[in-house]
Amino acid sequence: MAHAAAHHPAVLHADLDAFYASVEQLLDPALRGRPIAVGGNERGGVVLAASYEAKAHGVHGGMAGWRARQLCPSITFVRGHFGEYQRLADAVMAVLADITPAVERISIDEAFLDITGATHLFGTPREIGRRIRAQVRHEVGLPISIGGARTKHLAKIASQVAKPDGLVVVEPGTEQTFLDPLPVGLMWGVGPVTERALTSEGIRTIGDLARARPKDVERLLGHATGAKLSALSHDEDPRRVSTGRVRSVGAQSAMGRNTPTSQSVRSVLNHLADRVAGRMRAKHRAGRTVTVRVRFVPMRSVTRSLTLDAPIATTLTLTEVAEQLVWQAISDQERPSEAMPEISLLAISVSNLVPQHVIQLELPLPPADPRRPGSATGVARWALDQSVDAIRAKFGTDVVDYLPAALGRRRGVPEEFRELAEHEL
DNA sequence: TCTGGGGTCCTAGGACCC
DNA sequence: TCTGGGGTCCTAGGACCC
Repeated sequence: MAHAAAHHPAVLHADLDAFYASVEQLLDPALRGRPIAVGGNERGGVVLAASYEAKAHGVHGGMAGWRARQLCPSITFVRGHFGEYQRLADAVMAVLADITPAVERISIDEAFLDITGATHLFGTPREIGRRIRAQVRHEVGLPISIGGARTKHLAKIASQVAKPDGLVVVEPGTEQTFLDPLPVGLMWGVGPVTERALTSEGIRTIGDLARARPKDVERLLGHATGAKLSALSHDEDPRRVSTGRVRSVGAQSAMGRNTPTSQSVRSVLNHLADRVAGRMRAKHRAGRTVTVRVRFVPMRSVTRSLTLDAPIATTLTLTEVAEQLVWQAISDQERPSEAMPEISLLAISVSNLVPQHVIQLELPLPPADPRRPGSATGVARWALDQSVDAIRAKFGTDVVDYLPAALGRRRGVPEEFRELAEHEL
């Protein structure tokens, strides 16, 4: 009785158009139809998002503000309304959840839906796509593009082709015809480096890639990337819509240029460790591998990592491990004179995460660490973090702050943006 | 003129185990 | 007489994505 077509796997990819910029134009009608940039300004800073009117001039996210002004003199820079972004994106996700519970949110403004089962209730993928777009437009007021296909990869490409404010469904049986003429750069996993490598071999379209021998592609790009892209070019995508688990938690802080001192390194790491460990505790996770990144002037990054015997989730222990690793990275640097190398960024990330729903005693410190007098035990550290977490839950994040006053001002990015980025998980 | 912040996955060599 | 073979984990670096 069921149609054969109903048994095709069906995936939608829903992607809000120029999300931050569209929200600003929704909130302030005077901005509609005009080139705007969220974040940055004519003197510098980074553009977080550009409206389509600005994109038409070549402006895009990640671009320096001065460059955006150069390309588009009439551009308007606006400050972000980060709370609104979260609220409106959540409202859109609620529309998606009305269609199916099988929603995989991959960033604040983007999600996959497995609608294989929902077609019985709501009709064909095209009909479901139309329904979602209309509902998001009417209930939230934002433009959204949707791609539909049998696989995630193709659904995502279809939504990119649909932009702005469109719907493209790739009907079963037409996949290769759809893919072949498209540029390889549209494929998931092809960035500037891979695209250059492919172009150097005369491979410009997905069809070119599909016709190339997988062996040759693997030799060009490496085993995993080559095999993956060859398969994707033939519309072979094994990925299922699912809610993936978080594998690492991290935070970073850019610092202009800075000659590191024990105090400055310690206070920045304490701040970062507090963010990371606090989020881990909120998710009931602890982790065994601590990785730090140090970016030297000019723009050369190194990482150092250490895997502990037992997982940790306390701010102080994480700070101490990170501190060791950072000084290790700095002292590894070759330098012509006695001078301390300048650094421009510090980052901490914790991986090898495990669930941690009960109190676990942390092994204090790696043997190499010189224990300071008065250093708290694992239990005391855990208790300290618990009380800080509780106070913050009651009175807000700013009440207890590890951030030294010197770093409190002139931060590169609004604090709200950091919190938003955390929520993109 | 001056480059944000949060993630995932892959590679390659070495250590270590059976 | 001379050098197994597979698997896993760790570390450092890099490409890529939003």
